[in-house]
Amino acid sequence: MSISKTYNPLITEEKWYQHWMKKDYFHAVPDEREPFTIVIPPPNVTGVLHMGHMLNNTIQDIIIRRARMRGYNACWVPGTDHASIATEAKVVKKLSESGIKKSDLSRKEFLKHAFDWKDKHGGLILNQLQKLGASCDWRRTKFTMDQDMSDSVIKVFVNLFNKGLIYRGVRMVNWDPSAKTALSDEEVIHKEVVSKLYFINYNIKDSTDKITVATTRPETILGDAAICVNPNDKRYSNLHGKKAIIPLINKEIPIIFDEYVEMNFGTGALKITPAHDINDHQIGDKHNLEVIDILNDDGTLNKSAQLYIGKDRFDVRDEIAIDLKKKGYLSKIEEHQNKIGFSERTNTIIEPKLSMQWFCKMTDLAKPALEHVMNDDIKFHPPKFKNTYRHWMENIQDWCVSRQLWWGQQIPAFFYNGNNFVVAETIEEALVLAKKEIPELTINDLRQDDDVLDTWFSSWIWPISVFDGINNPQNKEINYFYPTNDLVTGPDILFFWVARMVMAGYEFKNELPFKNVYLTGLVRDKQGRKMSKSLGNSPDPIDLIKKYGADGVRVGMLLCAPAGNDLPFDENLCEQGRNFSTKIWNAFRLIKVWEVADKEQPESAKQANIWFDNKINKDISQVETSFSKYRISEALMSMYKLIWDDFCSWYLEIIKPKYGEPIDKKTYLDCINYLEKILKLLHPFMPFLTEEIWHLISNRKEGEDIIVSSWPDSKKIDKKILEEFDTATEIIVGIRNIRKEYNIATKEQLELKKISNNSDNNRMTDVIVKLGGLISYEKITKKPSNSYSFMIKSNEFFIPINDNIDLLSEITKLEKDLDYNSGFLKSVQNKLNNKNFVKNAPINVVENEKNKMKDAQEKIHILKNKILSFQDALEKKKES
RNA sequence: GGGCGAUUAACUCAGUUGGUUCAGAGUGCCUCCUUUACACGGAGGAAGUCGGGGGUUCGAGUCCCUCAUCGCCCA
Repeated sequence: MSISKTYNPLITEEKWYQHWMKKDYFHAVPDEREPFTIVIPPPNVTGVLHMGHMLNNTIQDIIIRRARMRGYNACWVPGTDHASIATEAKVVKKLSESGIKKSDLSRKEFLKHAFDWKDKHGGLILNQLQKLGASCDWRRTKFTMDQDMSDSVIKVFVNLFNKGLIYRGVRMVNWDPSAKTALSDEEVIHKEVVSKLYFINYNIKDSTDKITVATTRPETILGDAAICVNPNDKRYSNLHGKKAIIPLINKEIPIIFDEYVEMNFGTGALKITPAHDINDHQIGDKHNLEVIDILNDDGTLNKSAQLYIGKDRFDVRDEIAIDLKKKGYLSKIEEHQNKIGFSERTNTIIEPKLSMQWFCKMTDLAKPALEHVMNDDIKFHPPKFKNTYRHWMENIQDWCVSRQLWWGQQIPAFFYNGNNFVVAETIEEALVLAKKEIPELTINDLRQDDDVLDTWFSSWIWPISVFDGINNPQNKEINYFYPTNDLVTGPDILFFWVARMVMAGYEFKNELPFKNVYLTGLVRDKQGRKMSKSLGNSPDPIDLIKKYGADGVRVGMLLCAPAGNDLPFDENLCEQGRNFSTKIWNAFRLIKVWEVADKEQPESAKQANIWFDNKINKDISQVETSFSKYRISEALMSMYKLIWDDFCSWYLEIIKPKYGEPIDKKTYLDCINYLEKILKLLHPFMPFLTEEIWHLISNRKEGEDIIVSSWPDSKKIDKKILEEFDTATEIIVGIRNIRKEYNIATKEQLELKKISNNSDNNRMTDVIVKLGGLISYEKITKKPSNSYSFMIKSNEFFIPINDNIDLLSEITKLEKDLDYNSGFLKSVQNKLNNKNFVKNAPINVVENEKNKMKDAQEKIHILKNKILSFQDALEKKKES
């Protein structure tokens, strides 16, 4: 049976994923083994797989597969989150396409539509993960709005409220006028934009003076409560006790003095609009100013504005500028760069707005969360993120947890008799509480808060709630799988999610949620832009998988993914991954066609086996080190080189029998053993290819699959044999160089002669003969007359030839070599002549320099002799 | 404005407490090769003033200061 020259991933990948699923290898139940747990950062239920997910989940899969092979009870819990704003927007849009307005529906009806939508589209991203090979425990798939998950969220809210950590109050919040909801600080993205700075003149009451104010938001003058100047500003010292008049509406407002105002910015006079700016609000509080809210929830102006009522804030900005200009109040407009907040989900410009919301107090929660990260109970990889984390934790603000939406867990606060409320898990319990105040209340007198909770208020308990650890705190699963081991995510949600999970872990379990946090970089395109749907610069991962195979794409992603660094993604990397698959495939193909015979093992193969055994062991321990530092791409690169260079280019070439001849049994069995070991080590990175070849090597027993095979341990290494092999490769390369330089065909067999100038005991002679294409290899003591030569360490090698060699070019080459070595010797001698160096440097360093000097001197001596003898030959040639 | 990090080959990155031939890897590039595992390949090669400047030291890619550029976080 002939095997295809290239590996075909498509059929293979489908086949093995089905097989793994059928065997239930991904499912974990508590047993006597040590657990190894990862919870997936739940992707947004509206989402499709993007390159960030690819990277992230590839890494998680590598970690979990390796853990499984190392004998842990590996459990990777998948799931999605409900993404309040994004999903609600999607559902609203879909409804409006079929002519249904959200306002026409009851909350219950709307939720029905939303759940229908989720059932239809919500599983997409998880299916895509399967194509990537993700070995998640799908039977544990969770969704943040599942009944038990929601129950957990409600429990947590009530618990925190009863501890006094949740409160309700009017605060300045980030208002998204398009989603008509409040957002937390973390959901606001500040971007630098070019705006206009409007200079507006206010008349002064009972005076001909004017005061000019610079603002980027002229429409808000309708909500002004004062004008503020710095008390040290001499320009305005005459305005004490005066009043300014707001243009167009002719309202009198006081002129106040506060050092908060920067004298250099704008005109040094600041309009104060307490309802629409967080800083203004603080000044307003301090000076007891009136708060005039001129905006509706949708960003249009309300009655309090007096003018432009019902018009959008940005339309009004243009209109009011025109009206102010007409009436002579607008003195000029300048371009101005400033930062503006945008909604993370809807990209609408955020409006600071006073609003009644629910908040979670963060100061106490942050304390242990900060401490346990700083003392490395929870380790960050790379550790540089500890700084960012600390900075945020030390400046933490209370968390606005209410959202004016329906898609989410409805806040379990129940109002009665106006603004009185109780907080309880159910309305029945709420009634009991409320009755303590007013005994005659009935259920119908209670009205539940309309708002839902922030999605992150669900996700922050994810590592606990997926094991039902909130509802049943001592259940078997939570006790077994929690705390989890590793969390893999991007630094962009360090605060949104990671920090809050740490807080939740200590608050609700009194224990860390995970031991290690691996922060990946962001996937960018070649131009360095973040990959995003709106830019359309992200390749479709599923297309990539079709083109290069899941294994190829996994390798491609990892090749450019050092921890914490952004990765400029390039499709070429997937190509490299695919080429690697093909390379391994062909190595297997070579081995597969060998006929095995009972015959003596050649010496070269014997030595190659000893060497490769040691080489694998060396690399296994290297891979262990890389993994322990979460340098996954480094671990992969070790494997890449072990397979491509050491296994294929060296090992297989040495043991390969002549065409048509069989291989001896001993070598063959060793070779298979090494191949199997390599496949195991590679399995976490390239699960499909390795499983396929594993089964093609021999007929495996039921359940004898590579995914559940045991990870190879590293054994002690014989360093000497590795060194000897390295020397052998240097000699082979020397021979190849001569061939190349003098155009000697590979087929032409050569003699190699060696003069040993230092003792060398190399067991690799037969290896050199084979790969050097030699007919003989012998030690001599006298230089042969007509030969090409090269040096390795201080040993001389000669390849005799029949033709005469070009003496002059040989001399030039040797002189170049001599120059280099003389220079090198000089620098070493300089060092050794420096008394301070000899006095201060450690003994071993000095010894080393001495050795270097000796080697160089010896080499120079040989080179000089060689040059002399060539020169002699040249003279003789001339004479004759 | 405050903080953090980065700058090493054409590209993406390693480089541990300052000291072995330490200036490295992968890709790309150049040359040669269609040799019976693989051209998605083989063999070989070139390539860097370690961002600039200063300092500490016998010795600096590595430590300190400073400047420049870029990125991220926060306000």
